[in-house]
Amino acid sequence: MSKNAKFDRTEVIEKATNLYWEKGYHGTSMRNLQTAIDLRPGSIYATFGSKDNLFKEAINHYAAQTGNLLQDCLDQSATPLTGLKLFIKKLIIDNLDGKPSCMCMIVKSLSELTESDNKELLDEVKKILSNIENRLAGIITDAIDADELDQSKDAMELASYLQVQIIGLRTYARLNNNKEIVNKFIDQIFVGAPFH
Amino acid sequence: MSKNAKFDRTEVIEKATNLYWEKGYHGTSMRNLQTAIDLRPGSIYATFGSKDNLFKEAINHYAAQTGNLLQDCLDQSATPLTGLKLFIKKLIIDNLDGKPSCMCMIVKSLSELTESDNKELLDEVKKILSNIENRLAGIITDAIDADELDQSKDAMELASYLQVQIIGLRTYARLNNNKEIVNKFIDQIFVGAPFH
DNA sequence: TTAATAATAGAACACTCGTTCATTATACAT
DNA sequence: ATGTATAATGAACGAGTGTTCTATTATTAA
Repeated sequence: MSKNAKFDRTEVIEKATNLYWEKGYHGTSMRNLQTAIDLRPGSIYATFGSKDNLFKEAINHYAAQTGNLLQDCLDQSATPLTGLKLFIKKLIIDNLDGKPSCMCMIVKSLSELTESDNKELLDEVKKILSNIENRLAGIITDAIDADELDQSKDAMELASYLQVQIIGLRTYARLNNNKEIVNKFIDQIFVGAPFH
Repeated sequence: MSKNAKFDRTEVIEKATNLYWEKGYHGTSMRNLQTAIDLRPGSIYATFGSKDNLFKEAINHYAAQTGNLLQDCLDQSATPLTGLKLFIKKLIIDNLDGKPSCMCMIVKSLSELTESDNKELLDEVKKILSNIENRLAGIITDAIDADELDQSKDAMELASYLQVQIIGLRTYARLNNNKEIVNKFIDQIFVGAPFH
């Protein structure tokens, strides 16, 4: 009766994600995207509706990807905290080269979007970061339940602390891409206050 | 023989800084700037040359302002480390409301500018952050010399650590503007590893 | 083979971008 | 008061923005 799209939707979103990740929302033009994903405006707008909506799909794709990495790390680790630590190391050390940016795309977006000009996208970004925090808190709760952390610990507080550390390290890595010192700082996250 | 500019150059830079700080480099248009600083294109371009150059002056103004705050905090504190801690508290807690952004303008710029599209500005930003790190290292060296920290400490490493913490906290504050927890985290910077 | 349907291409739209420039206004030296 | 140098104005430029739309192409059911 009709014909199907000849491009792979997921592949297109992946390419769009990488461009947005590198250049940011404002720094990426629809013309940039057209060439990067090799689609003409008609197809893009028929499929995604708008630049904003494509960005929304891109950043959610990025978040899902990151969530998968976290789950993989937990699955291949003996305890919640060692899984968490592996995740942070993979996220920061392994992402230093070859990726669109060593920084977190979600944090980059949190940084550039404004309440006045991009409220809807900003809310989406905050929602995603809040979900991540809850996910981290859940893992920390698992660690408490498994006696890997003592019961006096506040899971939400430690999750906040982890977010601060990850954000700080990934951003700092853009300035000073030094694997040795980043590695050292990651180890220290789990030994000092507030973890012990 | 001629007439002098009737606007105050510093005042104009201040207004430009606040707009760039809030909206970022790409999010701020020359039209936005024209209305914010109340100057027509001719005057702006005669005075500052280009959008890029105005941004450069703005971010250096921001850095100088932040440097002054740091110096004030050191001057009114008994020791280097207490001065540093006061600085961080003022920077983060007091900046939560009323400022164009609770995030650091320099970090926002580091986040949005790219090697491919804005190399010159990005290099300026990295230079500024590197200067800040050296400044922090100097203060930590003072702390070591004053026996506030023991001599085994590596000033540059602690300075990096401080940068990570400040970047992480200020960015996190945009997500979760919670003075109590931010305050707690600031206190913890100086009690856990790698400081003690 | 034909008719129906949807995907695609790419020209074009209205608008905004950073920037330039001819003009007008202003202030000081003579 | 007048001439001169400079500051300020704001219309205008070409290029780029996000988006729309029509014509074309491709696919599948009948």
